[in-house]
Amino acid sequence: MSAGARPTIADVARLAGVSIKTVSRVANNEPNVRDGTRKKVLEVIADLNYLPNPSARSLASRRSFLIGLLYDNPSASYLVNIQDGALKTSRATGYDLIIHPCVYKDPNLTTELQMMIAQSKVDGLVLTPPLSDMDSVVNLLDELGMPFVRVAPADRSDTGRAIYTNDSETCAEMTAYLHSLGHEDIAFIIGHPDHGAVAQRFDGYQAGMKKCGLTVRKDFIAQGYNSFESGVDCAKQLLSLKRPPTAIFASNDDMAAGVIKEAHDRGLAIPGDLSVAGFDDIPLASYLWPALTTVRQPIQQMAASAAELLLTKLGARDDGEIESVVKSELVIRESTGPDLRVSGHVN
Amino acid sequence: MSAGARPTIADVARLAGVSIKTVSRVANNEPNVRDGTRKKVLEVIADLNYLPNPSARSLASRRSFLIGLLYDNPSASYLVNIQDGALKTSRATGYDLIIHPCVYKDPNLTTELQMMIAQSKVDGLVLTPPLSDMDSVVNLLDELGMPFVRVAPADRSDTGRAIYTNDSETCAEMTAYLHSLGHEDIAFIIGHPDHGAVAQRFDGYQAGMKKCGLTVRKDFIAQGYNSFESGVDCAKQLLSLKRPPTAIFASNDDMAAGVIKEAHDRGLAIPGDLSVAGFDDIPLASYLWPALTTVRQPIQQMAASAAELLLTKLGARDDGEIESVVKSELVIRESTGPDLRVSGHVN
DNA sequence: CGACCAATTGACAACGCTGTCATTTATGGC
DNA sequence: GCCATAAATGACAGCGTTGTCAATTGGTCG
Repeated sequence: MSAGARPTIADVARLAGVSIKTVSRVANNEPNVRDGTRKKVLEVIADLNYLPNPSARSLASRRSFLIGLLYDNPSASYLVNIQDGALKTSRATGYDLIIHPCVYKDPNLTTELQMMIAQSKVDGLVLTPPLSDMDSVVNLLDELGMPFVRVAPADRSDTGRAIYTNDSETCAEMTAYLHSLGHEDIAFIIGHPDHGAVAQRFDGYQAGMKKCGLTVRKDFIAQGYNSFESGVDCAKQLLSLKRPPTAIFASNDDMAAGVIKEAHDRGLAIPGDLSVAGFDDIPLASYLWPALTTVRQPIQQMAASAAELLLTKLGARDDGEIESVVKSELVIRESTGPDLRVSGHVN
Repeated sequence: MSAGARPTIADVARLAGVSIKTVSRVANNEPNVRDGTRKKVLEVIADLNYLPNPSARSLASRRSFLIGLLYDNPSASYLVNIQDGALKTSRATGYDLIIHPCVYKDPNLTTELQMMIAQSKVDGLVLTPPLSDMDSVVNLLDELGMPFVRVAPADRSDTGRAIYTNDSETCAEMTAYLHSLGHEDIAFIIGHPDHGAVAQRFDGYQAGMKKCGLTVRKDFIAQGYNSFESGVDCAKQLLSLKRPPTAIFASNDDMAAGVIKEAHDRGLAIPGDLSVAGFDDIPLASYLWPALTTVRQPIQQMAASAAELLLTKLGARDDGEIESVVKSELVIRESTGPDLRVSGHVN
């Protein structure tokens, strides 16, 4: 079955009775080929099962048909969704994806990136948080003239080069939802300050509190770092207050999981004694007991859109109209319930 | 800073006063270059910051310096560990990694793989479960003459082309550990039958039971499918027995998480009323309440070894001696404890 | 010192494609 | 039917490496 050497463009040209260049045009879907000719060539291509040699293509055209995905060790499910989304569109467009983990705090990051870019010769890059928030990276890429798209940057002014979700609005919604359950003492756990988008969720919380006519108490705000452990720490801090909150809204699910763990350890019933909400809707959210109320972030779609946008920039896709904002939505599960401490509010 | 066009091998040759071919030899670390010459060339290379053009290299040498990672939507953390491991060694050897999700049940899988191989021209492949267990895939690759390495295949006879862990032994250990806590009614949840290695954990359980002098009761064996939901289902089945088990050992953590969830819903205390153990040590395991006793599988290292093995086959690495078995180990956390129902056994 | 052999080096032709530009073939207007 | 113009096609020179093989160099031995 392994039919000897694979056919080259010359084979196709010979059999189709046209020049190599014409086959090239057909293979690249270029204009200025008569329909009849195109059809004949396509037939031979299908017949021979011809696929252009990517190395030769790259060498001649100075494009690698590779796009790179830069990330710094995010949560596993976040990463996988990002990858799936990016892969979906890139594959569909004939591009392959090179994944490249980095350490955003590495002082040599830019040097390392420059090396990586020179070595694998990607045609463009997709940046994910926290790299999408780093000026040093953005500037480097601009200097190098390397096309890129940012996923969920905090800075929303870089229009046309970024895809984000409505973090802030959804956090306001979640806050309002907690209030609608009767909660007034709603604490918030801020995310990692280097992760712009996550950190910004705090704004949504504040806006939500304001809209509900609640005041943001300073002691109800804890600074987390996106990790489960930091969630535990923040929960310890918040639940040790002489008047602890009746609801805790964490900027991400991992921290919310930490809160749940700490609450269990203290013998608090959820949501009886404490309501907990998170953000992201990672798989873990539904595995927790009780299942976590959270916000579903369309990560995969963000990545897909980011890749689309990038490929459009690279001229690999025709159309325009890529929505730069994809919407998140509340997912109500079991970890939130009425505030039983405030008598008046309950049914 | 973006110093114009990047230098080519010809530039290096000119400046070093040698032929292009000699530079090529130095760049590829080939023998038969006088030390003095080599040194001079290396200097110029460092000076110019020369990096060979991968496309040209690939075209001329018929190697892509790319290896592919094939997987079918495993758990996120499994995948991420696999990727990290594979990336670590491949990058270090100058290879890039192309990730390729597949659907192992897809009837067109082999065709699709063949396309993918032809398109991206990878030099070799790393297969992860359940693809590492599929004869159709293995045969296809053999026919195509495509080098590959299998991660954790059930079949251990394919020596030199596979990396695995001691699943079975560790499962026997875990079973013995549960017995040492006083448990005799130890149930087991079998993993997905298509995932060879996971399914084989059952053997370890059986061996462990035998070694402890316990008989395997048929009604204590449930068939799961690796998912959280199937864990819930199996737990329902096992806990509804008129004489339910005092410990449940699930073939993976996701299913164990399902068991914990169901136990909570039934008001069972863990580990007071029921001990639960899993396998994999995914991050979730420590986030659960109570934290899950499980088996830590060195996934990352398996992938790293697999990549090493593959790269050795490709002639990209010199050394030999890659351990084909990497060891798993028990991680005792809070979800397992003494069997309180059997009076005699407890302190 | 000269022959002889191995180690070192280089010339040159691929590798399979795309870009450029010249050439050929249709199309339209009168 | 003829010319001007546009569309379609092809010839050919790279793209930046590596493989092959011939040429050169250095070293050894008698």
